[in-house]
Amino acid sequence: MLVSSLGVSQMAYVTGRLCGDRVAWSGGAPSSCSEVDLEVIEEYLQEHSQEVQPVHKPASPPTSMGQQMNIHCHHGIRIIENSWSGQHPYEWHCGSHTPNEEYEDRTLPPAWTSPHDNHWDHIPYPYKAPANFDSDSQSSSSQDYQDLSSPASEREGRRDSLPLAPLSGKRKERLFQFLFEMLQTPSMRSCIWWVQSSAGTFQFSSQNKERLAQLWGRRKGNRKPMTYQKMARALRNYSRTGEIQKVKRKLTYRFDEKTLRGLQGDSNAV
DNA sequence: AAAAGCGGGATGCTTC
DNA sequence: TGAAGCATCCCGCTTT
Repeated sequence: MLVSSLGVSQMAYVTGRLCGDRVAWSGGAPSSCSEVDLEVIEEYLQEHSQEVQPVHKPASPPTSMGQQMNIHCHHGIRIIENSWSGQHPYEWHCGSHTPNEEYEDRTLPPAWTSPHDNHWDHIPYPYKAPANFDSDSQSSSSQDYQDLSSPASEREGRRDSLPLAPLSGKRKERLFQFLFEMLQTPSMRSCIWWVQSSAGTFQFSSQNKERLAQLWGRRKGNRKPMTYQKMARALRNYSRTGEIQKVKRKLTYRFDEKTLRGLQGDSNAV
């Protein structure tokens, strides 16, 4: 599907335009920019589906994580190119004046390893988050679920074979990848946001979670509209594999350390 | 009591 | 063609 190959880049661009670059980034729980007009996004995607090409730059040698990050400015727009060698290379358009310092300070690449490269198995463990990563412990109760992870030993067998295994063909984008994208997309903070990014803990907006689910459904090219309920069920399936754990807090989940590491890309090890 | 959220079995789809 | 992995559907239970 072309739409899925377009990825979040254009969507982020559109949503950024829809919400304006003057979204109130107070740093607290996002509540503004709730008008993420899916119809407009879809229109945009359809209009550009024939012209937008992936930002893949095969000429550049891949990093050890199978990805490349190119950050440059274009007409005042900060563009972060994630030329992931997989099927979802994205171009990230952020406002030149990033309103939330989390996105400004963090060098976190909005990237994950290519499913075609079996690099996840080389990810060092345990994971230590970059020092500059945890900048948004907005919730005073974030400590409450600092240690809510299920025993790693229960998942170890599975973790050794994370689903981003080398594949010869194309592989569909997975839900946790999509969510990570959304978490890196400033304009989506009305739908989903980091509770404690260093711990990989994130939360859905009670009001806008359905919007996010709809986006996921469209991204997948579903005929039936996706709902949060269904999306949450898929999230719960991740608890079996350990990729995402449910946090004992409403609408809150947490990326497994290894999953988070893989999503971030091991910038330190490059 | 009602709505929202969660848990899990069953089933369908895609990929290998 | 079958197996495996993953997503989706659906229903009941729990929590707020």
